Amino acid sequence: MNSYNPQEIERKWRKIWEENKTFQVDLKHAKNPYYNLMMFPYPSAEGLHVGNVYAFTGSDIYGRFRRMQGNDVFEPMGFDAFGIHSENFAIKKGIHPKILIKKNTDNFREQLKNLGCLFDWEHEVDTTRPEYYKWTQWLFLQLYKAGLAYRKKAPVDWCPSCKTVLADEQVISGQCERCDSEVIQKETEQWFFKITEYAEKLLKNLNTIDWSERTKITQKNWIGRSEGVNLKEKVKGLNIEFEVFDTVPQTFLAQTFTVIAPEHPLVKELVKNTKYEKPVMEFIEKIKRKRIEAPNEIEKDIEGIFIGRYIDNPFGTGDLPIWLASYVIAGYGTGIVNCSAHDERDFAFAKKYNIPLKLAMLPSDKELSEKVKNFETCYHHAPEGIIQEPIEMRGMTWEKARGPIIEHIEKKGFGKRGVNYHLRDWLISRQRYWGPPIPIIYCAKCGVVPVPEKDLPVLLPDVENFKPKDTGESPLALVSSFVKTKCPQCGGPARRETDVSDTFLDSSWYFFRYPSSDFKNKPFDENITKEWLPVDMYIGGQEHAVLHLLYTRFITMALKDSGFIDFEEPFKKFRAHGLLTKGGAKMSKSKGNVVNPDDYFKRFGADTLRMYLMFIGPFEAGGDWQDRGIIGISRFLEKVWALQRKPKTEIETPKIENLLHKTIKKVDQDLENLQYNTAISALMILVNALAEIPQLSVKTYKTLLLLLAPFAPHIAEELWRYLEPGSKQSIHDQKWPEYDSELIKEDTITLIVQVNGKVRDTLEVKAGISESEAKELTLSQKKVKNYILNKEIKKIIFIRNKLINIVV
RNA sequence: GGGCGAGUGGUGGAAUGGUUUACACGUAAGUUUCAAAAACUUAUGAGCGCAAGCUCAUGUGGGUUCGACUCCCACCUCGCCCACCA
Repeated sequence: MNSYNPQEIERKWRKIWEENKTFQVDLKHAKNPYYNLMMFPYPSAEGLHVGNVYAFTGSDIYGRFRRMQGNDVFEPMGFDAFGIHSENFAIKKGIHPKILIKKNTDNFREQLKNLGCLFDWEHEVDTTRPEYYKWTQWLFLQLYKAGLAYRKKAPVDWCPSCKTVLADEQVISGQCERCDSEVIQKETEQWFFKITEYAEKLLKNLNTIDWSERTKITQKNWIGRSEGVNLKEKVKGLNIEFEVFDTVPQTFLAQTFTVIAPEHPLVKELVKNTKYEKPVMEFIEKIKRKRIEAPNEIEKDIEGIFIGRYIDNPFGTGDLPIWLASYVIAGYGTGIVNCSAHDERDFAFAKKYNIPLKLAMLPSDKELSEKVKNFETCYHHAPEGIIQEPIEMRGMTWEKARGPIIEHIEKKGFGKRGVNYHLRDWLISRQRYWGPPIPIIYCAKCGVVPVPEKDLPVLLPDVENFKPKDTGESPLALVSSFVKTKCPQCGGPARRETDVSDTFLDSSWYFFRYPSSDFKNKPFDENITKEWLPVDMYIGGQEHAVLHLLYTRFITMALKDSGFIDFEEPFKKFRAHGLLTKGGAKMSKSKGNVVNPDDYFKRFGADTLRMYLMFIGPFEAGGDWQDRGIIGISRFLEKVWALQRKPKTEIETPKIENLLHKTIKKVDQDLENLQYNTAISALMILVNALAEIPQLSVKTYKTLLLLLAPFAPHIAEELWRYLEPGSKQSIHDQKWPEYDSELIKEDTITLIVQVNGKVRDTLEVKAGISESEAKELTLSQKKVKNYILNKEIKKIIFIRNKLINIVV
């Protein structure tokens, strides 16, 4: 037989598998459905990133493992091709996205086909096709109907480079997620989804789903539930009352002033017709300008202004002045903050503007206490601090006083317990071209009118100049044939919404579409969905923990509450894969350390590339790519190939049988836990042993190939067919091997001999040796005798089948 | 500032209370070859020693234990994510 030529056999088998539809699942009649999903790529580059290949391989290996265990595995693939990422790439290349993205997608598809995955291309999904985005628009309408989509004028994050608004989740440290530009604040009217309505459920359900722990923690932190009290406050001399959220109610008696966000709508009313009106309005304008021109400065240089009003202090300890402060955010809590000496920012603000401070607690340390009393330092976050006020709780620690103080507040009627979330509503409007138009019509007579479902899709018109505008309007606003329409209700003249929806809406429901992609008249079929959803296993990047993965959960909950489905969590199991680095650094074009998978694919073939990627490190931890390392896998597969030339025998030696079954056990466990690197190392140990023996049994070789099949599907298939000449049976339709626990048992074990905890010898003894036997044997050893000579044996520790430790 | 994770040979990494360094890369010597490549064999944590062997070593310092990479406490360094969140 010839030498191993991966390119040739891989091409051959991919063709045969495709022709025979080896990996196709009959979705309607599958007995044992298993939905194995991986995050679909966005073709915002010419070709696949090695990170994509890494993720897909890890997912595919798991899918193949389940398949050999008897599941009907559905493993679809598609393209998240709408959206800013793809459009920005088109702008950069100066090619219309309609042309460029199609080209990229085609190229991605060809590359993906070469990976040797189980992908079912008959169920491909592409978010840019009208057959798909028709249903994305349908989804918008369902949320609108359910009261979960609303339009609001609010200060929102605007990326001046991408020229569109962004969702809270897309602003990273004040920068645009896509282009790293400094995000500014703009006040415009936008569409939002009420994800906050599901904050509690999104949080609670985390306890019921089998997800990577770190992903759950990230979501939990993002939802950011905090408990506190809502304190009621009256403005002196005016009939105005508002609530202030406070997570640290222990400080409520130390409060000496209140600050309001400059954008707060109440401010105008508070200063109306007073001498403060002019300077306060000027201050607000200044802050607004600053948010646009120098958003970074706001953080560095906190500013404020007194507005001439006071809180009617219910505690009778003097009036509390109201200030505006640049560090207060309008969108969190009520946009109003009670301030005291026990908060670092409040403390700094008070010092800057000479606002008096007082204390509600003191440290027990005398020296520090003096400093605190003199307001030289801010005393905060101190669980061991001693409460001074209220008097009823004096002497209690800060930590212990929390509960009683909240009760005290409620009893006295100052406020009530309350909960706040960091999570904001999902802003889904985008002033861009490359996305599904939001299916809304504005009529002068009827107001906001949703596009009737029968009129979907609202097609994205062909536009020559697709580039975003500075005006805050989508390029669609210039297409009068698109904008001008009739009101579906009164038939009168009306105009269309010209914004498109966020790309994360496209991907928030794609897993519903995959199994139902052949249904033209509905987004997803009831029966198919019942059979296949929720998704059994989802694998993807941790970077989507608060974007995609949160949105999918929200949309699934909304669909459930609208009665379309009967489950509220989309993914039973989710595993986040690790990050693939090179030279210890994240791959990026600017660093020039990006690995192009094509090069390695051409040189070594898909099997080698797949296995190398999985061998680098634990799948869920990631690893560092090293060019020179891939040769090791290449050598390994050559060795597997060479085994077929070995003379065959019927009977296997006990030694090999033992190793074989240990390997089955190890690989099986490791696959279940996605620990591919150690599974591969176990296979290497087995192959190294098989290479050394003179004869090899066909049974052993077959078992090896079965274990190898999920990792290296092509070579496994080729060698399998050699062993079964003329067989039409694919190795991938075989049963996963099971180990025999009897065969794993060892006759002898290596007993570790320690003296005072240090290893001094090892002994080959029969398994299950008794303590007394082991003692006798050990103490008679010459080496051991040397160590215990003239010493008294204090104690002997014996661990069965493992170790004996003599303490002298 | 907050959250999460990690620190083990020249390198990627293995081992989660019991032989530290599995597996792989790299390196060195050898076999083969006209030569090279490939392949194969052997060696490969550090120090001392002719050797048998001994000592030391899992970021640092303590602790628990017969025994600690593993558990506990304190600290240092790095990575990732988030951050004016009241």
